[in-house]
Amino acid sequence: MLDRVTSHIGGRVATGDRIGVVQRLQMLTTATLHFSDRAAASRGLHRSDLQALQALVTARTSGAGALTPGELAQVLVLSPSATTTLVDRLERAGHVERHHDQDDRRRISLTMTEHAGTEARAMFGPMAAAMVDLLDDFDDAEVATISRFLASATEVIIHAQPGETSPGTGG
Amino acid sequence: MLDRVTSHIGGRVATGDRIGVVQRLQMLTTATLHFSDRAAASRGLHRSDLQALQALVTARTSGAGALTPGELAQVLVLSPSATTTLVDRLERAGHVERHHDQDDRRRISLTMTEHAGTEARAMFGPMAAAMVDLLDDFDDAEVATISRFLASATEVIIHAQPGETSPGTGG
DNA sequence: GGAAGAAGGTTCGATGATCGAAAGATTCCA
DNA sequence: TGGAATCTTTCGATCATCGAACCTTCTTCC
Repeated sequence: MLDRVTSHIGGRVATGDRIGVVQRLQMLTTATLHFSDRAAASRGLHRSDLQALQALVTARTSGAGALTPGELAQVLVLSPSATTTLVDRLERAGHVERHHDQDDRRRISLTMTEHAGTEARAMFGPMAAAMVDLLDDFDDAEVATISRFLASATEVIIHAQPGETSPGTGG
Repeated sequence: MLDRVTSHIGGRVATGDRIGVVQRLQMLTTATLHFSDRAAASRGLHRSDLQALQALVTARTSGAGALTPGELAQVLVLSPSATTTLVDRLERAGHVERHHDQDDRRRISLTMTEHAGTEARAMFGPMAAAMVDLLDDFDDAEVATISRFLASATEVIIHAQPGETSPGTGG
């Protein structure tokens, strides 16, 4: 993308460096996508399976506790039926367990097994370690800058609406 | 140098901020993935279609010129047969054209249509603009830092091997 | 207390992206 | 010229995903 949009974006002039950042971001995303596929394939899983495990880990880490299939479907932007199939798969592989909620027996709470945790750590640990390692080349101020950028960029992407002409992009 | 001990990842010592960067990176990737899906869906395309168009644009921009189906398959990590189906789809949608290579008539060169370029710009332009916009909050030195980080991180992810247990990563 | 409605998950049939193997077409090398 | 190599496509099969209908459980209201 961004073939030659270089000059005017959003009515203001952007320097090449800033365009470069967007391109690098794109490359990073592509690389991450491929890494996920490799990681999943190395364990006989699918991309969605990995995303699901990630969502479960995130939910647990962030204190939200166990997810239900419905919540998982929302996070993954997946249909309820597809989510059932996915959970079946993960359960069969021993990564996840279904437990009936005691308060509301319609609900199912999904809990990760130890096995899944071990696998996840094996898959992503080395990469995370390498990532932390490379951050040694940056001082604290720089790390803070990077962190701030990543947070902002995530916000932008979450709220970005594809297909709409953005105000100021002026065609 | 490594006095700031906070937690261990893959047997390595890291400060909390650095762990946070890895997490933010993960969130960014997830957000980007969802954005891609939204963008694709808004145009009746699939994720792979979008990746393919992206690859074609990148190839053209980087001076590599037109790709062949085989090269595209390599970039997308897709089987040759799946790539044929994908190119069929894109051709049918008017995004891509097949041209026989004049030098080697076994080869097919894939060229994007004007239509595809317009669509791509409509899909990603606003997001790219917003991204450039947010970079206005960073001075040139900071942008350089971010750029350097993204480049390094991409390298790390490209070469990361999932599934290996880090054998005394201690280094 | 009982019935109607709402909410959460699962099952079923259909669609279609992807794969592996083999075939078709073209080029390179001896 | 003949055979191996390369590039792409076709064919049959697999499986993730979807939408709609269904079952169970909870909530509301009379």
